[in-house]
Amino acid sequence: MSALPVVVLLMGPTASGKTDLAVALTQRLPLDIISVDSAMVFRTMDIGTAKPDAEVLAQAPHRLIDILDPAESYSAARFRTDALGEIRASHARGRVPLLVGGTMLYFRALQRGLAELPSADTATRARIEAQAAAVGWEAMHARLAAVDPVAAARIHPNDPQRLQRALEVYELTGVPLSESLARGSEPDFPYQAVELVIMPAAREVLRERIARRFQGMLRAGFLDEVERLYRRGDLSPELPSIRCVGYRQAWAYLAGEHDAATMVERAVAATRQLAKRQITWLRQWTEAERLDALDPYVLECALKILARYSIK
RNA sequence: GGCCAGGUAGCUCAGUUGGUAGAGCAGGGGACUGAAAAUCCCCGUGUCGACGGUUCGAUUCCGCCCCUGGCCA
Repeated sequence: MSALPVVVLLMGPTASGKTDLAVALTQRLPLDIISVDSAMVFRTMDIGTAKPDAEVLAQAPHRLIDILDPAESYSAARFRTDALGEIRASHARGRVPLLVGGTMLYFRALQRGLAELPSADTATRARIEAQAAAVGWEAMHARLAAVDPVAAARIHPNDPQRLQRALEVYELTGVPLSESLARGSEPDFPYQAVELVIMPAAREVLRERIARRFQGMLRAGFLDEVERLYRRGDLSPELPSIRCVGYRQAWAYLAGEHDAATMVERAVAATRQLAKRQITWLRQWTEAERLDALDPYVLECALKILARYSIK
């Protein structure tokens, strides 16, 4: 076994029971929970992101939740920096970091590193946006093809988000995005990762859980939570926070775009689709230990696995 | 009971002047490097309500029946 310090990665689609398992594990072992979740980073977005409640958090503190106002945006790069900091801090306390979440890009960025690229630049993005509004994304794709044919070949003309990013990187650095990516990244992940994936064996079970959980969120006051955001006046549906599953649909409902039944239907469908994408990502972690969310002995299974890495 | 409008993909519907049909949504698969709970790509056979009739051929025309709305009794 390697001499590198251990970190535990607990991954799974939404509504798979990650948080419950993580909290249970912290009660048995000296683990520090570090959230890997692009939605839980937002303050005041508690119910819809399925954040653990105050009592649970008091018992099992989560790092990297409630670190941003919903008007701000986060990024995979910032997550990586933040997470590495938290991992170091945890080890310094003589404990073991337990990274839990469903944002698979963050897990990958953490483990494999990111290329050296400029961070998002509001002014540049606005300029590209304006150009696209004038000439269309098809034409923007052609422009990218002229300066970065490799990236253009990989990015579909209908994918404005990636087109914008590729154009932004070129504008900011004068170097094609594809070139910077090809240069690779310094992984800089000097840890031994114990990878765990938890989800129900049957997709149908996950679907039921998702529907039931959304009903529970509504009962817990989810709409009031969104209405508070809606009434702030400084937020909009273009923000990463308001684009989160559930929030986006509730926002449209509050704006009078559709009725409550439609909102529920769309929110639940969007959550299912999120789960599907997460599951697609998860198939990449071929070495991970798979845990069945429905197994009454999941906790014991997880403990047994962790014991192998002498976490105790 | 009468009249009218419908019964087509899991859902909402389009369509075929007769040659067995296609969109959106849902669903499935995939991509993914500073927005990622985001942004995209690919995937459409279903007794065209049932039964008869006309026809070389009916989901399409005709008849009858069943079901669902609406109106009138």
